[in-house]
Amino acid sequence: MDVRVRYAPSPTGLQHIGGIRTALFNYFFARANGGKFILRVEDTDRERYSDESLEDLYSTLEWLGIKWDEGPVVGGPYGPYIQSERFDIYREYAQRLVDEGKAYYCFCTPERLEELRKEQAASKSEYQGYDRHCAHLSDSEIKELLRQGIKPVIRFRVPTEGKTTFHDILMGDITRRNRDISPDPVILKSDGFPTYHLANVIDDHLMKITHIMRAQEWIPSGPLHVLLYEAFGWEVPQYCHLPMVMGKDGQKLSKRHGSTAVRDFRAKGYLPEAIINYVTLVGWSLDGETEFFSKEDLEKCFTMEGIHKAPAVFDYKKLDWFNGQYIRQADNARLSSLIAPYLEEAGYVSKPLTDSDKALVEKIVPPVKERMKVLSDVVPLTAFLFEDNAVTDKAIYIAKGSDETKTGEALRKGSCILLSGLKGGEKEEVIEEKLSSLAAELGIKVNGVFQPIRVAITNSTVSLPLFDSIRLLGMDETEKRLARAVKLFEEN
RNA sequence: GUCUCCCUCGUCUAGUGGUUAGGACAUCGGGUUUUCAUCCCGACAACGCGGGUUCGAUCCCCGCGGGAGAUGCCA
Repeated sequence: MDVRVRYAPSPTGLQHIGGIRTALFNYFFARANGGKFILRVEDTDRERYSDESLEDLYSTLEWLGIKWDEGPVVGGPYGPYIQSERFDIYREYAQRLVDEGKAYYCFCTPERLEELRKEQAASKSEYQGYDRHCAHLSDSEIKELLRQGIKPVIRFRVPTEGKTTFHDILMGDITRRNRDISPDPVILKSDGFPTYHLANVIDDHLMKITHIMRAQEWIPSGPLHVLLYEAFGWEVPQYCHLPMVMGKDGQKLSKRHGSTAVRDFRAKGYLPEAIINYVTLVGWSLDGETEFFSKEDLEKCFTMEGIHKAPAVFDYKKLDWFNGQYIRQADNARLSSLIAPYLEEAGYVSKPLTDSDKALVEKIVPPVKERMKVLSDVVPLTAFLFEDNAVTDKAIYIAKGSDETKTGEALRKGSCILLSGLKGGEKEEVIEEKLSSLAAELGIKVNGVFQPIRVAITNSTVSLPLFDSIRLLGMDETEKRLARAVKLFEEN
């Protein structure tokens, strides 16, 4: 049997880490088993639906490089793959259950249901859920209510006796007494759209899905879905419920933990390979040792056996580490083009890069590469090139173990050594050597000379390496800034 | 309230009826370095608790505790 799996998001929000992890697991499982990966859009909630979400779904998957074999845009033999376009299918199947007495019309108002829920919650009653008020309406009663123009929902009749079991590849058998299953859930809403339970079961069957990999939050609905499959007389697919992704506090990962939308990570300058690598490792491992995986690796070695059962906390710091690793591995040409937008946005370079901007960006890459955790770090790292906020506090120039006089001296003499050396085409090591000698001469540590020079040139104690900074700044500007610092120490 | 699931360092995890319980991130310390970063080395740090079963349990069983999820005309 060929493996067919699907990712079936609801376009009611931006694609987030948890969702994308589910997509990745499904995608990798399909690839590793020579199966098909299907994308299905579950847009049955028209209240929360948004076009933006749908666009975000496509653009996020594209950015990550996840291609679906069947689904929207690309089509496939079991389409359409957008549930709102399958409207009639669900109505038909729901009606079939009604005709067979396995489901029934319900005319209860949302208000009544709300009231019911409130009462049950207040009384801490053991029984929670719908009271099956409309379960036994007669044909004439139904006719009358329909005549009054009340739009009914269709509810699925859940048995009150017995129990239902489904098998989960990770968890084993999971059994619920039928009386504990949500009593007679709505399967078709009054607007004619199906709820998740109905649409999901019908589509998974019609699309011949073999393995359902979805988040563990669906475990409690498992038995209900089995009951639905049985009501239709369909074979139940294999289940594999994925551990949830949590925030630092152990709650389901959400916005209050930080960014969760993949789009936000992309905007901050995370690389798709870092996201893929790290996110896949949340709740899955190959051997506990290997930690670098390319998408291509995972397409080969992903296994269900490696999926963990317990929920996992999403560690932003570890993602940062992975991202830094991938930035360092990336080739410079690629980094140039990745970095450019951040510099453009900061107003540091012109929007369509001029030739000289381009050359500058290329020169920026090597020194900055070792220092970025995210691509947007390039802005603060190179700000000194584009904004000149001179440091006027002398204390900042003075290194540990030095003093004002010696620092002034280091600046004055150091500038000369540096400038004449550079102009004379001396090697950096030679100039470095001379500056070190100067430090010895002044009786201070090497940094006593380098720090003030660096502060003068980069306007910061924390900066790119001195010679890199000069190369990027240019001789004229370097000379100007050095002179200004020398002057600062000559005052008083 | 009820139901279901889960439980190895702070975090992600490996692992076995007998191991110095392994790796990674984070943290701390050290080295390289003109600062920062990178890189390298090292340290800290875990089997939730209580009963069994067993010569021996982190591992098997039971209970407890803790955590999470579900309980919608949301998915």
